[in-house]
Amino acid sequence: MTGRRAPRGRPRLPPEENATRERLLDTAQRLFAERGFSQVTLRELTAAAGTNLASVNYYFGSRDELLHALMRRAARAVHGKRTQLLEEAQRHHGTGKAQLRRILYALLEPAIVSEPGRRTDFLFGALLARAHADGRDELLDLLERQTTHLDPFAEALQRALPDLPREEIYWRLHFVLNLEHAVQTELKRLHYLSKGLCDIEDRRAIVDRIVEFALPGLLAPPAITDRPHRTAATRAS
Amino acid sequence: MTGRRAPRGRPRLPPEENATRERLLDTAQRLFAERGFSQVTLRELTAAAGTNLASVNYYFGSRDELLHALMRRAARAVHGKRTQLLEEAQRHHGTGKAQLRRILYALLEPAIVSEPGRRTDFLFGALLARAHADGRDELLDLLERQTTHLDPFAEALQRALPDLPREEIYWRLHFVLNLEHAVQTELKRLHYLSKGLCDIEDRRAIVDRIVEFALPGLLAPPAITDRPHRTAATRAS
DNA sequence: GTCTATAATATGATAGAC
DNA sequence: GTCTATCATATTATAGAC
Repeated sequence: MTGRRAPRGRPRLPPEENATRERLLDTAQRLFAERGFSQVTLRELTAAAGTNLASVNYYFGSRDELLHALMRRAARAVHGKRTQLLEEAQRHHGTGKAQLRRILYALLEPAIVSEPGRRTDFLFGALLARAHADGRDELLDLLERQTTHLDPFAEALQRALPDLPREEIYWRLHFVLNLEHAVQTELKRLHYLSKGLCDIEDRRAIVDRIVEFALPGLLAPPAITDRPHRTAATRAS
Repeated sequence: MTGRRAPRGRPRLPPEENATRERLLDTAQRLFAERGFSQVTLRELTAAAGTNLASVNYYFGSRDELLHALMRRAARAVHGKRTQLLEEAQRHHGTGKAQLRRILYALLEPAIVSEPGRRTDFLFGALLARAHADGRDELLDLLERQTTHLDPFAEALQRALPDLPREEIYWRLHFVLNLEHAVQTELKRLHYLSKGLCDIEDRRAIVDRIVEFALPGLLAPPAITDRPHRTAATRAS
């Protein structure tokens, strides 16, 4: 009838704004981000969402399809926010370090710090990390192909750093995006290592630190690439 | 009898050097790193190792204890190698950038690039990432408390960067350690983003790039920390 | 649309023969 | 020490009453 591949007896009425459906997505997003995909069963999830066990299958068809829907929704939100912040940054017509800093915040904040209202957005970074380590290769491949929203960032970086070869631009963009995980991962190790000296609770402050750490690496002149690898072995000999 | 908490009928004879036991560890390490803990069943694991289904329980007591033994072994190998490389670096009595570079390689290479012989070491970074996303919180807490091998690195960085407050040393060390994941994670995104321009296969070359990217951030003067957060919102207004 | 009961399946663990 | 057969359990998915 509908032309969809829905098995049978799937939701008939509203497009995306069903309360139960949204509640399932929100709850799943939080639980998956907190504990990993494999650790959350349908029973826990539906209990936490205040629905019944069958609701996930009713609305999404399967646990995996819920996961996919959730990641698509989260990715869309973060990508949209990044794009919007970059456009605002571009309007400054700034140059040099100040402009680079705006680009970095546009890139990093949306996946890390939540807006008032959209309280679950900032979990996207955590979700991505989960997807990686959970071995959801099909899902990851899907997500990692969605690079179009990053193209304007590469362009913006290239404009701010005209002397850098394009390849170098991409690598540095990759490193900056990876530093995003520094807000999610191994923070406890930092806590223990610094004997409590470092405050690991204030996410905004960590974003500030990441940006200041990354800036000099972005601004550095291109590295000489056509040299033999510097390995521990060769250096030690 | 033995005083161990082994349930009953556990291996009697050699301490750590049983061929089957080691084969199980090696195979599990590879499979877990490749696909995540939750994705590998005992049946797959024992089949790949060429043993029978009961062997994991015989040698380790449970699937989880195998995982713990494996992570302990991998952590010990990587931490030992790091310590050894740092000591070699210290013997140079070098200063400035060159010495910093040696410290960075000592930190990054052991978890990323395998030595001839010890072919599974380099998977430790991947294993750590899996542990994170798989929500093995007890295991992670165990691992993240093992920071003593990093103390000499903090000292070495402090000597090379005497003007940096201790807190800043720890944060930058944290960021460098996090960049390690840039060799494991989201490399395919970089591949798609750069339309194949970036070679994501050569791990040694990526370590070189990470080191050159991180160096300027390490060398930068301490950031002014007592300022209000620079958020996208405040900057846009 | 919601919910209960249950089917179908896969897993970790173990007993006991060899 | 190795292996097979099996248990107990937990999971996703679904049929069908309301």
